[in-house]
Amino acid sequence: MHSCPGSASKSQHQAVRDTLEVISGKWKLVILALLLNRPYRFKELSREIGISPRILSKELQELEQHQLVTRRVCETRPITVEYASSDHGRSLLSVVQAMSDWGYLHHETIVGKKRLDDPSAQIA
Amino acid sequence: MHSCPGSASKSQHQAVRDTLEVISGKWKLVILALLLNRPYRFKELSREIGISPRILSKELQELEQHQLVTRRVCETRPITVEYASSDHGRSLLSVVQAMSDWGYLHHETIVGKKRLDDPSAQIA
DNA sequence: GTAACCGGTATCCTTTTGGTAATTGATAAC
DNA sequence: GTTATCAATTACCAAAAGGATACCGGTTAC
Repeated sequence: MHSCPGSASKSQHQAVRDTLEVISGKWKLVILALLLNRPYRFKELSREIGISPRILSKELQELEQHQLVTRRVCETRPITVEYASSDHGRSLLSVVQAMSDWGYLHHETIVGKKRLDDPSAQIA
Repeated sequence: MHSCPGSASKSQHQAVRDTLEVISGKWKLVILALLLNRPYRFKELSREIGISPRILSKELQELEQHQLVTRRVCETRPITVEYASSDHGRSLLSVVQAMSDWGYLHHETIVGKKRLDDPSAQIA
């Protein structure tokens, strides 16, 4: 099931590392998950996921450098900028899908644990 | 294809965030990718992926807290400790699989870009 | 003029992450 | 006694990641 336990998967963990290098961090996959549905404008993204403009700008630049998203300036009033997933970005769909599926299934578990660990959790 | 563009996926990106909260960082998925094949001992993991004992210990503890891996002390001489994926950990197989598949496919692209960005790359 | 919207930067700061090296305690080999 | 292995842990430190806030230049509405 899990590919191969020996030689053919020369180093599966290396492949995972390679992928992580591109989508590392707290935001890239979250942004991509949105852009896989439809294009978003800068402020729209910022509001939707609650990320500061500085970070968002940086993340989008990195996604652009890796050719995962495209940036298009729209000559509207006022000017808006539209970000969209590229074909290359869409090739990450299975990763995003797998992660959101898992997140849905284990939401309770994760949130539950968060509460247990959370020092701000009150024992009324 | 990508679930749903409107209401039913209340917030796919939230699910992605939930998942990221558990498997974030440079190492957790790499470790898990190995443990999905077979159990590993501490030093074995350390050597295989080239990670310092301090970090490895911390990562394994976090994975254990999230019930993704199990820890078993073996009464050998000297004592060894065996880490293995739990059932819950195996539920991340599709995520690991998706990421390693993507990594394989785009290895050249990633490594290529790394070289371009790398300041230590010499222009002889 | 003033205010608001847009995309984005600049500045400052805190937190997290990751790494090295040394050490510990138990056990065994020499 | 010395050295080695194993599984960590500790102390220290550097770098990266992330966040808050203010600000900029351009445009439109009032």
